[in-house]
Amino acid sequence: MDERLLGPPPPGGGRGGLGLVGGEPGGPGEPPGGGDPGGGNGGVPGGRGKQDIGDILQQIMTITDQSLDEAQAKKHALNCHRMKPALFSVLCEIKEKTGLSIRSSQEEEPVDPQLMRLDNMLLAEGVAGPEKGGGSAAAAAAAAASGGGVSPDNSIEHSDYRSKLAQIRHIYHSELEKYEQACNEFTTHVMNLLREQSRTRPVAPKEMERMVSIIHRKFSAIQMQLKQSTCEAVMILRSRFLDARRKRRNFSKQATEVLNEYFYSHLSNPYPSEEAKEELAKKCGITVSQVSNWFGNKRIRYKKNIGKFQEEANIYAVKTAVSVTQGGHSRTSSPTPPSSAGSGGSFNLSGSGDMFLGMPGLNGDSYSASQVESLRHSMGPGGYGDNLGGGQMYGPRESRANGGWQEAVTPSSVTSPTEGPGSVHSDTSN
DNA sequence: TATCATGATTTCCG
DNA sequence: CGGAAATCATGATA
Repeated sequence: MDERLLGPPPPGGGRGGLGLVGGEPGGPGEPPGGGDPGGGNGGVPGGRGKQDIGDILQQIMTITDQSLDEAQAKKHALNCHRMKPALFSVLCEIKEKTGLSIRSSQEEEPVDPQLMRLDNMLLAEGVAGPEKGGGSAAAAAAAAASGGGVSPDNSIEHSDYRSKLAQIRHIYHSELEKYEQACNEFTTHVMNLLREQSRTRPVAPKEMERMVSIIHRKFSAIQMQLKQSTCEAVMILRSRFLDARRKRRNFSKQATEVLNEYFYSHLSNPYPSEEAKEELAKKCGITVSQVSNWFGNKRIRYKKNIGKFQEEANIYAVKTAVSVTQGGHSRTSSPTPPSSAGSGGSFNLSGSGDMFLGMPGLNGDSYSASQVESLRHSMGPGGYGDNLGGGQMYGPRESRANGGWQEAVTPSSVTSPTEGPGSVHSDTSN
């Protein structure tokens, strides 16, 4: 990727680019053979003169083929030619006329929409624009794109991203500077040449302007290439760093805990509503779709191998119970999450009971039993009707989903404890 | 390095 | 469109 950043090489010196061969004016040189301008005839304008002009034109035509020295010599000869003033004035006249056509042919160059797009994008990505704000803006965008970015892993990721972006930014600016410098140098060089040439031929200011604008256009085309490759580099960087699938990161322990707590405390119906998902997402520092993914995976994997998750279920059931107990009656619903997340939200009481159904040691464990007891009381009959944790948590599709889930899961979990369900139920009825 | 764990994606279904 | 199931791809660990 970095190779792409190098982009087009900075233009070379530009020597000879426009066919303007630099040279010292009036260098000493012999007149070309046979072309003695002075002649002995005295300045009689006639056939001879015409022939001279022809010669001169001939020389001009072939001047590119000559070596530099010879060209200098010819230039000198031209300068000294007796017909030069006349020729010069004729050229001036022609120039006057062609100047109009040049002017008319000069189309107003509109702002290139593609260039504008590139500029905007570079600005948005923080590559162009002010030094500091840009980077952080891009980082913020990156954080948003990757969903939150609260966890430490993400911040590491983003610092890496930022440093790479800064690298791109640095290369971009140094290249841009180089281009601008080269452009200026080349422009002044051409201007000097034109000024130099204006001694031998008429060079209108318009022509110089035109030449400068041509140069600028050429250089801006190169700049566009630079911007394009910079954009590409940023895009690649983004996709590489922010493509979640390629860079899968396990959720933080705390996030997994929160999700598991919700899952096992809603084991009878582990289908969080949109609101609950948002709540969980906020708590875990992940996106809502990640929460959905997590629950999707969890449900399917739990169902596939309930035995494997039994232990986990117990752990979280106890955890939930403990936290509820500690929370006491002061909290209406949630065990650990402050609002709706951990509530005994299932409108079907068996749902709340489910989280204890999987506890193997429940029958003989008085400690756990007491937890259950207190939990039952703390949640009470009013606990699941008082806020959105109950009714609103599960949408209209809940009945179908819940049915499917219970059908597949409940029987097996019911079978595991010997005495659990009965005691739970008796509690529930209380 | 093989294997498992896990988050994300894809496909299909109602 | 949300969910189930299969699958992919990567991270973690033995």
